[in-house]
Amino acid sequence: MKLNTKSRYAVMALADMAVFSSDDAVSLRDISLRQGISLLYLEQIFLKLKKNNIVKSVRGINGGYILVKSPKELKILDILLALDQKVKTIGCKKNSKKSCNGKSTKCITHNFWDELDIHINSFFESKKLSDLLKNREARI
Amino acid sequence: MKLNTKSRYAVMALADMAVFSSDDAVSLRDISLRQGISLLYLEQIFLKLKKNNIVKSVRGINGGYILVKSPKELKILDILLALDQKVKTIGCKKNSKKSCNGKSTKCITHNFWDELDIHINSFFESKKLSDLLKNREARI
DNA sequence: TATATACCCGACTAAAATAGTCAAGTTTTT
DNA sequence: AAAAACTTGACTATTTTAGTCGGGTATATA
Ligand code: FES
Ligand code: FES
Repeated sequence: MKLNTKSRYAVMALADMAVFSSDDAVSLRDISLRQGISLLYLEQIFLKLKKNNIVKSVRGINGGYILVKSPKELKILDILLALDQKVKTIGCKKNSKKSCNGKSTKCITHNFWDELDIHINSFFESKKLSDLLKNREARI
Repeated sequence: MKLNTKSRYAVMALADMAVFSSDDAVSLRDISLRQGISLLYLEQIFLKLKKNNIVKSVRGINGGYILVKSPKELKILDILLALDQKVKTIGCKKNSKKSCNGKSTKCITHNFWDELDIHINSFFESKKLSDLLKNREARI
């Protein structure tokens, strides 16, 4: 019942960007040093963030990444979706006719997991990146 | 972001028991046939449920398992805990001094995952096994 | 224009978790 | 006695995870 590390690091890295935001791009090297995340891993993560239009890149010296939206507007859900981290606690394929145990009708628990998915998704939908920066003590 | 199959099957099997409850014990063989779950797998699952006092066993012919609490009183959270399925979306060890990225202070996202854990846990805490049986159409 | 910096991208891999199975019991009812 | 059903630990194939590696390309600045 855990998100994968790519998603967790993505949220962490973007929060870092929000804190150290300026007009300049933020380099992965800086994020790596500040947050203790492997640079090579960050590259992989930001590739996906870029493809999903969460950040845009600036190449060359003094390059880096820039948030496309402001932290106030960036939903955590969008970050997770960019990393293929679906909130899907349900066992069966969502649009498949087959149930999770191979029967033809939905299993007895299906509706329950469905409710749970909605419950979690609405949390990620409501939270913005800026919400992570509130009330933080010296925690960078 | 998925529960493991043992937890999901545990909920399914217990829901099955709740539906077919009687004064008699319900055998794993029957649950296996009705829900399409491997008998050998069910045995493993019910071992844990028994250890955690969710069910009690009756040995011998006409034996099986009986719910310790009524479905109205049995929290889904208790089932998940019995299967070691902790709701812990957070990256770091909860009581460790170390943060998820090896630094000495809590990372920038820590409070956020903490909030999420509470959000999900309260869902499982509020839901009872009997809640799964409501509004079910012919779904056994 | 050379060069250092930083993004770009696919492929690869070791380790861990998962989803089971198997074997060899014990207990109790009929 | 025999059959049904629970008990338990060990074992394994598959999949997922969490990264690393190698070899690019673009661009600012000296
Ligand atoms: S979870 Fe969808 S059929 Fe079981
Ligand atoms: S999640 Fe706890 S320190 Fe990062």
